[in-house]
Amino acid sequence: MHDLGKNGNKRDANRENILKIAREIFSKYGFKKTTLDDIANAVRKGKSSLYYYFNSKEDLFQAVIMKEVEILAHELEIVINRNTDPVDKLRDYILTKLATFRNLANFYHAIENDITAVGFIDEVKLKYEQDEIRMIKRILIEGVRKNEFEIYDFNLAAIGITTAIKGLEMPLTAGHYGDVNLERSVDIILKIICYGIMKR
Amino acid sequence: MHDLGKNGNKRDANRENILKIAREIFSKYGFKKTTLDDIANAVRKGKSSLYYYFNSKEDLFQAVIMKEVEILAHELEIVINRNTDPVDKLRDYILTKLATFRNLANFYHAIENDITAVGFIDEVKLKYEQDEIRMIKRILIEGVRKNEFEIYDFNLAAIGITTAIKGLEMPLTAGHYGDVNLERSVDIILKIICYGIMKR
DNA sequence: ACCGGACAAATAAGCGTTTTTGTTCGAATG
DNA sequence: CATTCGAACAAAAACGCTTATTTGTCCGGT
Repeated sequence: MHDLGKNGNKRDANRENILKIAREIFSKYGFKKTTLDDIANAVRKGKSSLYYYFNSKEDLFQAVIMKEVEILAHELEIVINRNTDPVDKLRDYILTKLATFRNLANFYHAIENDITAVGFIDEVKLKYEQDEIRMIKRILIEGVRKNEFEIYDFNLAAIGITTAIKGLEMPLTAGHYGDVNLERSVDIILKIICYGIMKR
Repeated sequence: MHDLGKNGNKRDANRENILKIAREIFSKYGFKKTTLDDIANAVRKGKSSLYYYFNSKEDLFQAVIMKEVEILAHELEIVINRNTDPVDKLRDYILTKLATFRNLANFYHAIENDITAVGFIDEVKLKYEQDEIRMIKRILIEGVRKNEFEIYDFNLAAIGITTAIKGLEMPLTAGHYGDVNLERSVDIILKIICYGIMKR
């Protein structure tokens, strides 16, 4: 009895499985250092079988990144749809995002140095940034509707908050100096943001 | 007629000159790629003469970084002591800092990859961060005195603003994707910050 | 204050050999 | 028809080794 994929066929299930395992290996060793043999062994298939599912090593890597972004987007979607206080929602959003970032240090390194398809990466980043602004805006709008926030320019506020979040990401992606207390940092930046948008 | 250094003697003047030229070369080629010969030629001295002024290549590099930090601190000090509106002062502070960062991409790379004296770098960063918080706090205090800001926890506000600024630095230091409109970004983040601290 | 010369250590360059690795393809399996 | 893989292969990378060059550092002399 094998797992069945989204569409119920074995192919998709296998594809998902490869993706899952490749993700682990890529995130551990980066793009250059992991070999297709590594992945093939891990999924208990022949190396050439991988080509039944993906066109190339880089193609596989891109698929992994793609899925990573999808998963993150999905998790954030859940956070956003929870019925919580707007401020808590903002905090949860930031924490969820940062938690994901913690696991992606090697991906970042790979993206910066190993990958040739720069266009693809730019595309993903851009898409994600737009998603982020959209999601933040939704939180803000809800906050206003619940009479907790007071915002005149949603676009501006969303972009500002996005930038502030970037400031939190930095110590996680670029060689971190000493362990960062995530919760504490988030609380501080959140306070500043809230100063700005809370009704009083 | 040669320039004379701070203390009027030739030694200090030469040291300063070496520092100035070494800075240019280091910032262009990074730490590993620049050789002492490069620098010696540029300052029109023999390679061994450099050892009259510095103990080692890394020592020279550290001195360059140190000076860089000093210059930045000095420039920021000037900005802070100007008699301007607090919000403008905050904007000038951020812009001045980011402008300096633009020129330091190679330094950053060197610091991340080439340098063995990690302790030294950590020290510099820490010192700078503390300075930054102190300077931001001074701006905030002045803003409150001028009755433009309304702040309950200066420490918290200063740390928050520092984090937000980091979000602006990121696209400058970590491989920038497309050119960033600095002034615009600063205005946006400034707006968010000001939302939070302005009296209304 | 400056430099030539010396030196070890590190780095690069050369080069034939071997191994690894990404990719293709046709055959096998069921 | 869907899936798997062995075998083959060129390109790349790793290796081992020798030789040449560069580079950071030190010292003695001026």
